Amino acid sequence: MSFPFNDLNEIQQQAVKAVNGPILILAGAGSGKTRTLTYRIAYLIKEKKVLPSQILAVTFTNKAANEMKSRIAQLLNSAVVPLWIGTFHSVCARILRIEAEHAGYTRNFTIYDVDDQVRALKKVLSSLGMSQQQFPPRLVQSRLSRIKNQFIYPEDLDQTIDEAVTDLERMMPNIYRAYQKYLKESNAFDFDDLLMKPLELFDQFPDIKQKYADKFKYVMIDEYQDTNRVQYLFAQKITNGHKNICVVGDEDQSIYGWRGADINNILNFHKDYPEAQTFKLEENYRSDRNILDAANSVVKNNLFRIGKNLWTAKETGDKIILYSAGDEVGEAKFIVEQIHEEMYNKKRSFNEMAILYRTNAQSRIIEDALRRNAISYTVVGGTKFYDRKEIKDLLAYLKLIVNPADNISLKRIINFPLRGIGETTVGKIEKFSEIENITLFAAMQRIEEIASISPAMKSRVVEFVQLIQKFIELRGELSAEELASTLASESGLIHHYKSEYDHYESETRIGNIKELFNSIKQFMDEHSKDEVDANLATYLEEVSLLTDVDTWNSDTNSVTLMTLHAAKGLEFPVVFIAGMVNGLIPLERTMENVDELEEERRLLYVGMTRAQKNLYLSYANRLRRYGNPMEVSPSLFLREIPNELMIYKNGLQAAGKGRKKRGKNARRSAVKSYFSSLESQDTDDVFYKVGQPVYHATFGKGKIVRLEGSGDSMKITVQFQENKLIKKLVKQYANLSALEE
DNA sequence: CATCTGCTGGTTTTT
DNA sequence: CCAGCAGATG
Repeated sequence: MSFPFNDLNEIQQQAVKAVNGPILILAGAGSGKTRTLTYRIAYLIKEKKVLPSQILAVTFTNKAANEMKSRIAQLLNSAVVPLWIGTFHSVCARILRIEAEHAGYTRNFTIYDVDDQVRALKKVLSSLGMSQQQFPPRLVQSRLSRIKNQFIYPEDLDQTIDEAVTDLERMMPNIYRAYQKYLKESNAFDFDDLLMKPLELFDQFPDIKQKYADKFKYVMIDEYQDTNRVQYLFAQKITNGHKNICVVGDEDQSIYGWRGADINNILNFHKDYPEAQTFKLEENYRSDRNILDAANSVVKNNLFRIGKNLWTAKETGDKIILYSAGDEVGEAKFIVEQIHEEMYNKKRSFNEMAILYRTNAQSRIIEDALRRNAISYTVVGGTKFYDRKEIKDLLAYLKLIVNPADNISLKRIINFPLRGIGETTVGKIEKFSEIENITLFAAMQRIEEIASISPAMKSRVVEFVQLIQKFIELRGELSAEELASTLASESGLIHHYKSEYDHYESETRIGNIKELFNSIKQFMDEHSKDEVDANLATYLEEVSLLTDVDTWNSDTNSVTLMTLHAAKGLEFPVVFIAGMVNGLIPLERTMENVDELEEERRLLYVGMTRAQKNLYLSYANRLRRYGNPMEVSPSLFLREIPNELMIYKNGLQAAGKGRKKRGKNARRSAVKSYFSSLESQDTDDVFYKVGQPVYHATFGKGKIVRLEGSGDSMKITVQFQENKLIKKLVKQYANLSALEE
């Protein structure tokens, strides 16, 4: 069978066939980028006879990796294709499992999540004698994470101390150093270490770098617009010999700037590789034309972009529906009604619909409405299965058994279920461990040497140590699943959840624990046949690195609820975007900073382009925040969508009590045209649209090219005709009037 | 050492 | 509005 080039369009084929040298694939939303990447890998193996083991493919989620992997296997007609494919984090973790010793770790290392990181920082801050009021651990964590994502070492930070403005900045190098030391003592890496340590090893041991550079002859990176500095450097170093680096991305979909992603990585690809070939995938196969046009007209307001011409051969399709509700309950009601409509009139099933929002907190009111109307739904993100307390408890036991140096996990379970070993005792043991320079667990093994602890207490500690030791030994004898289930009973966890809760709750919690046994078994079965070691350590690693979407099953017949961020890479026939107000989309604090505002705009663009056939945008004029109601105005991005692509529906009258106070005013705005009702304050804001011709007394005729902010302080950038002047004006003083086109 | 209560303050987005 | 936490009491 020859290679199925017919599945690809002309440019996709070119991109697949261009195998050597640096390649940049600029792929608009829905342009078949995953397909291109998949075929490219299959092509390399099948036609170019590249060994799968010489290929590295980096995706944004594990789900994408798995899908791609099975698709490749299908194309190649083979059961297992041993290429390295996964997220940056999982690929790096895999390298670290192999190279751990060089970094002074063992291969049983634990991966610390944010929660663990914060616990570790609390410990570190208190050892340094720093108060948590002055240095909030959460804040320190996020600062530190940002620093590490930029591949900055404590030593680099030392040089910035002279210019340090805040106490935190001044203390950061010390905190950073002490934190890394603590992690190393715990034989643990945090998320950021996973990316940073391999690079550190590459720099420190050139032959390690060479080993991987030689191994991976072809490297492909998806969602390149969302790579941060460390990931960028990783890709560089590993390909700098052959330069067979193929990156795929879309600057308009860069939405992770806040966690250190640098859009310049993709914007400057040609500076890094002047010889790079570029392929632009501009045909969208996903959305009807109205939706695509609307999304395009939003994102084109961004100044910092390469720019492209995304088009579709699809039909015009339905118009976008924009709905204005009195409050969030009204907005949720509208969504429910439309879901019914889609169901009964268009015969759509629940899993063809998704509700997207900016913040996780928004899901609650929508969930309530769905539940009341017996619409089954799945929330992606929020409280994840692996975040449940009972699961985290059991996982902590398992982590400790795999890695007895794991101080954070040990502290989590040392007194849970309660065994009378309180904070004071733990403090004493911790002290001893610091003096002796050993791990907490090792200190507990030498409990007899600690004079200040009573004999009764010592025996409790000994009992706990024996329990853990027993399971460390059992590891060789029992299967991982058996080990977990025996441990759950013997640690007292099962008994605790049976006796401490009412019947219903204990059923669910124990059910969850059993589900965990199941997931362990499943992991072992799945990986017994491939090249990844199936053991408890790799299982725990996988669990730590799961993303929200990874655990989401798109086949279940339920409506999907998730954040705009989580929706990246997905598509649905019907998409709702809720909360289209200033303060949420864009988020309040982003309104002052152009870069951040543009990222919000891209986020909306990502959301809109998820829709294939129908797109609903909705907002409430009044939100509840911290329990108090507050008036909000419609998102400034709504102004950027041409009116002829939308149908405006107003639900103010239906919203009921809340609006009555405004009486006449509310009723009046309810019948107003779409234009004026966009403004809650009854101003003439609506005429301020990009592209709108205007007249100014001094400068004459011009066109609006850009809008920032809202209300009277809105900044309006106008390009004037006469002298080509571009002026930024503040609305309240600008005194502009509208002209006909 | 365990548990209860009253207070504060926090909302992005995630590997 | 509520979760998480410090501080008092059993």
